[in-house]
Amino acid sequence: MGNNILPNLIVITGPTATGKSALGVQLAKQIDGEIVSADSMQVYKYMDIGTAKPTNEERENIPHHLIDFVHPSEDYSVARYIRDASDCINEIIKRGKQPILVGGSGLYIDSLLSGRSFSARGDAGLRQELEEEYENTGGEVMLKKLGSFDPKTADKLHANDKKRIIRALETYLITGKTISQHDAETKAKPPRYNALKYALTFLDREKLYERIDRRVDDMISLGLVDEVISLLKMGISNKCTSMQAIGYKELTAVLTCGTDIETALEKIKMESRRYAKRQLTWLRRDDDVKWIVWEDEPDFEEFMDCRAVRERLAMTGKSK
RNA sequence: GCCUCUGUAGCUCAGUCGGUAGAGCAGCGGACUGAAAAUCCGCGUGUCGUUGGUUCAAUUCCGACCGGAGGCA
Repeated sequence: MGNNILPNLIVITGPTATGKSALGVQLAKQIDGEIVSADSMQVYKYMDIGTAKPTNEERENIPHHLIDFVHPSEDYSVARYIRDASDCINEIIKRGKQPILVGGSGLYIDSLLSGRSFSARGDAGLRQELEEEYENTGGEVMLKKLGSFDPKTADKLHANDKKRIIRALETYLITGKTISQHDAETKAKPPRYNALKYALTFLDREKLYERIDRRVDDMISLGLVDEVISLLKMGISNKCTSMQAIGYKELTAVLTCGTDIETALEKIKMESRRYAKRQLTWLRRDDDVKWIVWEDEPDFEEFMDCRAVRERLAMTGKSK
């Protein structure tokens, strides 16, 4: 049962290319809302086409937040997102508007809703040291080392899971607390919001994939290649988090390593499909999600016709 | 028209000296706590072109046919 003391937050999520942005805007118009993006790549400036940011026209004068405010050379993260998003949502509520969280970055959304916080991050030096150690000694040894003080985490991780092993080691070395301890503590915290969570998807996987493929073609005709060229001209390194975004990394390879463009396009489509698949896996384990399943095209009327949607929106007291 | 090669998983191909087959990629499933559009793990999904013959047994050997590639004319 929802805690009435917590602020109501409507969440629209789902895999890429399922109509989240458009639906969010329509809904915002109906219930006097503002959009808070939950997208790890739309935060970056100068990356408009490839991240499928809604255009000014598509935004229909509805305020959109947490888009376009980080320089691509800067590394953004979940921890920052939680701070930025909770501040932003508070402001919206103060203004008497209904915040609507829209986006597909599952970790960002879950972390924000759950009340979790993150332990300190290691400085670059320590992380590099650990990475070198991992390269030299191998995952098994590192995992054993982790197991000597945090067997719980070591049990859960695979020796090849370099990123997580290093993070676990780093957390302990810096804070003196194991990541499993931290995890348990942070999990015990109450949620930040009374969330109404909707996930959009298509009945047939095929349909979803077709839309993704088509959208990649559209991005190219909208000038994605030029967008990547200008990022490279700005000197954005391919090591940056921003340049790990699907589409950007593949086109960078075309422009700097001479990979052929047709192959790159296929790769972008394939990676986008896989990304959507991972998003679905993430969402499927979430029992709180209310699924909205499109048979054909995304349809706002259909969404508003859902009894579950009407009932739950009534709870927000914002329906016009 | 003749000759040679070739047809095995969605794709590229390996293999079986005759005992119904396996790699890579794709695909599917899962995980996920300061990189998450990232990262990691697991799983073969098959009329072995078709059809006759030999054989206890044929994807494997032989013949015919069909499809593909190359060569000679």
